[in-house]
Amino acid sequence: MNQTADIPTQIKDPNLVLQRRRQIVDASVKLFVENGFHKTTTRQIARATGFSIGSLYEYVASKEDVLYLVCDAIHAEVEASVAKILSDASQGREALSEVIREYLMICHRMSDHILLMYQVTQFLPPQWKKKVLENEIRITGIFRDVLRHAAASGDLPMLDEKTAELVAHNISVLGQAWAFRRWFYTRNYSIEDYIAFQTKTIFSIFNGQSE
Amino acid sequence: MNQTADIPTQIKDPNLVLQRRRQIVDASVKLFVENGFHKTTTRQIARATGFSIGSLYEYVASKEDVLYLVCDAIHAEVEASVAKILSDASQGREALSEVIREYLMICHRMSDHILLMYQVTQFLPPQWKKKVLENEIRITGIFRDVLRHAAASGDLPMLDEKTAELVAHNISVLGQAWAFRRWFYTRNYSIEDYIAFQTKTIFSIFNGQSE
DNA sequence: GCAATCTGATCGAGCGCTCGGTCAAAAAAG
DNA sequence: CTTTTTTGACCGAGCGCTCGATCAGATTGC
Repeated sequence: MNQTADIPTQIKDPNLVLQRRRQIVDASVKLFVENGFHKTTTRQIARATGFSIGSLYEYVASKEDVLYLVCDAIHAEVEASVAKILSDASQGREALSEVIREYLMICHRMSDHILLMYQVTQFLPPQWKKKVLENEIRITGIFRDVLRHAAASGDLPMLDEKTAELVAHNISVLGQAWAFRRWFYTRNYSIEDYIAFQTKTIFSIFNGQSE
Repeated sequence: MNQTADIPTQIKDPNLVLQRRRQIVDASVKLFVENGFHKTTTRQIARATGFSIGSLYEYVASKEDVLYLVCDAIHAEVEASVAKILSDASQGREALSEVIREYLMICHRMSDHILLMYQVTQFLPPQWKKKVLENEIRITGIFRDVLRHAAASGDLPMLDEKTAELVAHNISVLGQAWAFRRWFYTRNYSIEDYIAFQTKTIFSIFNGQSE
């Protein structure tokens, strides 16, 4: 699950690696959100983390490694949050609206991070970029599964596979849109307004479905 | 309208400036789309444009200037396309579905450019960044107006202002999503599939409205 | 012949990353 | 228990290089 293991290190003690990398990620997220990836220097990262440039490179082989650690951590947090919803969720219609609500709340809470992810994915080496995109698909897949289950339990009309997948993507995208367009939305709407509207929009897809 | 005038140059002949900058933009768009803004060097830009690094800096004071010229050009193209739709469009329901279709086709045709704009806005100096965001709002405003007109002509249920604006944003966002998630969508869907689905989604919002 | 335009060698700040070295603490030896 | 040796986390000056930007001189066109 956690990709951290893929990144080589000079340090022998695995627990220390985990702890230090957590420090690195915490410091870097903050710096990247504030100044962007390119304007952040490795020295800044080291300083903010609380050790020297040399030590930084004991735990990481390149600046891109840091970027990947950051992306991985953000995804892990989003996914953990979404997974938590699922374990608590009810069945059928209820489950869907709860998942939508909680997902949009996550996007609200983590809008800085979501924005960062989008700005930054392009700078990852190809194989890691691929993993980030796979994470994206996996989260969308969760929504698709909720739709499937609700349909299977007869609580919502069955959508064909392809349509269900598009609905799932719409949920993902409209959550991220709250982060992208925060500068506009927050002038006119609360997150509750937004949740109410998008929930209604998603459910209205089902209304015309049985015709 | 065209912001080109804002950017200082050493060259006396304004027509030459226009022509050369067009060359610069054409070459740069290609390079930026392929390699991104940061990985593209000023030397590459000069070479691709067909003159020396020195000459480039006769027409432009910085690399950021090039970026702004590029954004401005893309912006102009999108705007021209959207404006063209409006002049051709019918009334009421028809107008809405036509506008959705054409807008999504623009997003399809210009997906590289839309992706580029999003990746690159963050590197613009604040006042130019602001202009890009204003443009974003203006395009969304066009959709809102189409919704208003359709409602006024009685062909669609009236939405309150705030809801109409959210619907308009959804159209904008879902168009851009086709560009962002092209890597996934194109594996499973044609742009026609996508248009059909999103059109249905938007219209279904109106179905539950009169209740 | 003089402006206007173009050229490309040259500059130098800034950055990612390296590598020889230090030192505290653990392990081994006596 | 004391001394010696080994270990490995931590350090930071500095290397190598990139790349945006400059400018003095060459070329062109009127």
